[in-house]
Amino acid sequence: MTNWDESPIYLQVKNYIYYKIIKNDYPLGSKLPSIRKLSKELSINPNTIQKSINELQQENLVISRRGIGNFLTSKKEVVNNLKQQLITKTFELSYKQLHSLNLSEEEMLNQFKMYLKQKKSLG
Amino acid sequence: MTNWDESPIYLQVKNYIYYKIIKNDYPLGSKLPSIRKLSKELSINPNTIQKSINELQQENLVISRRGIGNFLTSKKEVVNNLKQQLITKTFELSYKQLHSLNLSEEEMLNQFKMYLKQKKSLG
Amino acid sequence: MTNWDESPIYLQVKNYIYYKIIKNDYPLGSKLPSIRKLSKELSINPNTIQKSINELQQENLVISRRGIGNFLTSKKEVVNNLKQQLITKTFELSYKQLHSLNLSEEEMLNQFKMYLKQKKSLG
Amino acid sequence: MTNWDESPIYLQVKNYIYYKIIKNDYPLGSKLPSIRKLSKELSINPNTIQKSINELQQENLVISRRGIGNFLTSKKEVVNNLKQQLITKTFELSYKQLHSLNLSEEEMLNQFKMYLKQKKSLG
DNA sequence: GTGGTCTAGACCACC
DNA sequence: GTGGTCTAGACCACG
Repeated sequence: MTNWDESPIYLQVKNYIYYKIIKNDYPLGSKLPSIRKLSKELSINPNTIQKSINELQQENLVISRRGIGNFLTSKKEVVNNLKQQLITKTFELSYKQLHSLNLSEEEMLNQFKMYLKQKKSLG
Repeated sequence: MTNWDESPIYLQVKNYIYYKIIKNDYPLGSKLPSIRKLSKELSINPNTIQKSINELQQENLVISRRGIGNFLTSKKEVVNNLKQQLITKTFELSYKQLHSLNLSEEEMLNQFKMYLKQKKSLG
Repeated sequence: MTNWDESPIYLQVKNYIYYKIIKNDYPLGSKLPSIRKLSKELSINPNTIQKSINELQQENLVISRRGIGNFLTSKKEVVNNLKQQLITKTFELSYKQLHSLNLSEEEMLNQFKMYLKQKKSLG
Repeated sequence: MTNWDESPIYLQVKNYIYYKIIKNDYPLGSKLPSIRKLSKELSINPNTIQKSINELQQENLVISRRGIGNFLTSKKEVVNNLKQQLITKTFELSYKQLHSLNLSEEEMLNQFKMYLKQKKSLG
């Protein structure tokens, strides 16, 4: 499970599931692993997983059926937009931060190019 | 004070001060506004301001002289690098997130261009 | 089968049967479809159907004869009152909710008229 | 605290707060009682209260400030629409139920009038 | 003091 | 077996 920052565990779990969905590990409308299973798999308390699932439900990504399981939505659009939404959300934050440092949009782009170049050269 | 996300107030205060330094509102070695003054200016609890200052101190950006006040470091290098450091830190996070979405570096760059373009067109 | 809210499936099944009875799809004293048949018809687990039937039995609407099948009661009064009972039950809940919002009975009526009017105009 | 049905406690708490807001017990932008206080007041576990507040936050009714407290939104529109929304939500459910019983809209209205009349005479 | 997260463990309704 | 709720108690970050 990718642990970007020190964000709360339940958010990390959400990201973990987002990632799985984007990788198509959970096809449209398919059943997700049960909460107890995820709980063991990630060694995280079931309540915490539950909280993550709750939020995914409110985002219309997941449908829960009591006594049966949690299912990925079968609405194509929702899933298809997910990746782009996550990307945009990422840039949104960067933009705000760079903007407040007085960077113009050209400068942002140049700086990003430089960053990637440097990243590459360092390996 | 820019309120990016819902990050803790003491971090927002740090950013506020970073920004002032980069804009050269506080020249090298100059005295920062007193905690009480900042507190009133931003209508934030003095304890919170104090915490921000403490961290800036640990980052060697600010030097506190008991009974006199808080001063911006007079070391040029530290201040000069500040802006670039903040930029890099910003990209660092974006990179990690985009990488976990399986974006190649070319794709990151293209997506960022698209994002900026869209931003521009929307105004 | 109408899926009103996210109420438990066994309640939805009960409503489905109520509806059939009221529409006179199951005449007085007639045999209901077998649990297996209902199960296939609605693609719902037989255990769940069984639970619904059990409750209908306790409400004296349905009589089960072991090895033969489930039958609608042949008592006219019971069936005749069913529709009115369901209506009253519906209003009972609404009334409580609206009452707790401090609506007078006139206001309830007016609000309901408005609601229906709006519903009509929206199609 | 009004206990309509046997809905989960955290929903009952939400309704309790809705009701308080509508009664103007919590003016626009004012501080709500702290979670621990509500917890004692209603003798409900703080975590359960927290869950209620979380949802109110997602509905843009409440703004939480860590270390300070929970505040009613200061957006007039949101609060003003609350009562009407709750009323509409109530009728929405009734309508669906009555509709599935094959009642026309005129019949619904007549039945509601009758219900209220009877209520009055018994009350 | 405040809100927020997490765990452990229990219990329930549902299928 | 499944999801969902609730409690008790702990801990953290924040002001």
